[in-house]
Amino acid sequence: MNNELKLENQICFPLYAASKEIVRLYTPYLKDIDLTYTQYITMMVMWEVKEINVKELGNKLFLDSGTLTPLLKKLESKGYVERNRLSSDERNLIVKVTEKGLELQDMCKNIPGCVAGCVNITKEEAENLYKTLYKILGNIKED
Amino acid sequence: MNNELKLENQICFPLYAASKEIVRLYTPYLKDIDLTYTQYITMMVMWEVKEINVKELGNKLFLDSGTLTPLLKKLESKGYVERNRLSSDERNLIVKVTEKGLELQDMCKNIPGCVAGCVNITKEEAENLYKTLYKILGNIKED
DNA sequence: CTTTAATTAATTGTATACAATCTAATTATA
DNA sequence: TATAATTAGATTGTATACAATTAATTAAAG
Repeated sequence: MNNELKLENQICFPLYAASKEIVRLYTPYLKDIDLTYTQYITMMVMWEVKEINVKELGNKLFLDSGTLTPLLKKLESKGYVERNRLSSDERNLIVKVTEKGLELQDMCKNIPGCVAGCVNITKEEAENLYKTLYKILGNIKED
Repeated sequence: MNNELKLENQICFPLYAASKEIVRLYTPYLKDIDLTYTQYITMMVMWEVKEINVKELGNKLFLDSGTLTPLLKKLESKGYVERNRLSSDERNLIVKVTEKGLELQDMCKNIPGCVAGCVNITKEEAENLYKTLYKILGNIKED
């Protein structure tokens, strides 16, 4: 048996599974405020930058317009963002957080702590995990 | 600004993004043999166990029947697995790898190495990553 | 100044994911 | 043993993801 093709020897599989499981931990908290996980991380960017075009938003979130276009329309329909073309370059769609969108942030402030409480790893493990994951992301992005 | 709600301070986000990016690295290799990533990890289990019911397969893959049922039907239509009810308990659907499914393994043997070559982390980083991710998965599964 | 190239979103098509519900089969229990 | 509870998959509905293509706009080249 080829050991390299055993599921337990893959690094990608626990990454894939852990990612899904942690996203799932967010679900009940996010349901209270009618956000999905992807909508939540999108709002996280919006709280920070207030306004951004789809391209740059996609770079930050590692998502393309195929995912973002319908998602942003949904956030717009909920009143959390506005979508407008940039007059100086009509190709760009500028997403801008609304007052109502900003108010969401306050309702989310306890969520990271709640989820972190469900994931019992040490501070050191978390820091190393963080570093390695960003190293991976950096490697790939340069391609 | 609440620093806990900054995207860059989340542990879940790089996990989510890195998982997707690595899955994306597999895509071109898997396309050659007409498998998706999820189908690939499913076949990985099948190569190991030869035969398993949907419930246990789901436990191994962290996937439920909503995902697995259509996926297994697709693998069946490609001729890589067979699906049959267990006669002693008709609730159980037994998935069994076919000859053709086993032959796939040989065509996949270089894939892990190819993908690993695209992810430039040290052996030590990979080992720590592996441990931490399984620790997270273990924590969550106990709930 | 016009034709071509490049850029940005949107669209289309396929494949997950997962919660919630449903159905059939089996087990437990009164 | 009749019925309730449990279990295993399948189904339904919603929301991603992403490759590939298209459309509209802008920039660049000749």
